[in-house]
Amino acid sequence: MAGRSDQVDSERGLEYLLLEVTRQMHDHFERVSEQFGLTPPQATALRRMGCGAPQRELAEHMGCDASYITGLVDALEARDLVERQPDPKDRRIKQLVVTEKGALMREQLRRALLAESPLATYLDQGEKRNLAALLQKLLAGYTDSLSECP
Amino acid sequence: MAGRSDQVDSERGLEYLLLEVTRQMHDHFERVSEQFGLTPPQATALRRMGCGAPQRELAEHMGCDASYITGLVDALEARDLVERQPDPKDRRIKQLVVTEKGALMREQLRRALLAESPLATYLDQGEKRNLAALLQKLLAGYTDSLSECP
DNA sequence: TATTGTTATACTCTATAACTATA
DNA sequence: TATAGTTATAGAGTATAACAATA
Repeated sequence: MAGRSDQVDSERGLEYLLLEVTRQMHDHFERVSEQFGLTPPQATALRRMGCGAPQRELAEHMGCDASYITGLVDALEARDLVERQPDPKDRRIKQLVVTEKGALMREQLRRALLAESPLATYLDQGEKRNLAALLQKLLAGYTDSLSECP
Repeated sequence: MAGRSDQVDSERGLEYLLLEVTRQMHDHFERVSEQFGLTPPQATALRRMGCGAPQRELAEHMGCDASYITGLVDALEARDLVERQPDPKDRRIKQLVVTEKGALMREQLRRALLAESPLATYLDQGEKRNLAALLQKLLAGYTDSLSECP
């Protein structure tokens, strides 16, 4: 391993740290998803699914192609976590609705992600608040919301 | 998703923010890698390559299987960015050495990652220092360095 | 016998293009 | 004609297992 790594580390700095945290969070997310029998994109879809949003909207929200959503929703639907419902106004559209079972799993998933996160282990409350504020700034223009439930 | 989204968002909090930053950084890394004609794992490998580390060590460092390294190094070697050199002490081992061309690209890559990062755009110096300190704590036990150059 | 690297193979994630039903 | 969703297909990322050479 090492050899004058302090010098190298300080050069790499923040961008390097963020990349590493990125990897660690990705692995964390993968592990937890797996505990629920979900692939990471399936878990992401479940987490982002609203009540009655068209698939198209989920695709935009997840930043992927609409064709990919088809398979994702197929898998979620096969496990009764999500349903496709017709839109009465436009018969091309299929509205995505989380089932009761899906909503339950989503909540358990949320808790597991929180509880087992490296965050919980290594930072105290004040530090977490600081970090949250900085990340929020970083994400500036990002818009979160999918169609929300009534 | 759950109506009354201010409540939901604040519950999601930090874990959610980190996941989003994770995605954004991942996209950023992908874009920049592409500018250099590298796939993200190729870029990661180049960034993590030292002077004379066995492939096995890179595999551990990248958290992937050794068999995957073969193809990665093939691609990098085909572009004269990296060389496989025999280890005089153990003829099973191939030492990975970054070429001059590879070192140059790695430095340019580093600069591009820094310059075009969302970090540069949205945070000032003090905020970056804060963020770095928090992330460092988060990464606690993580060990960074591969064999460094002499 | 254990270890380094390679090959063959397969699975997941994802996009592009062509298609259908509807608007 | 344009849009929502589907299907077929292909490519990138990655692991597992079997293997060769060396230790």
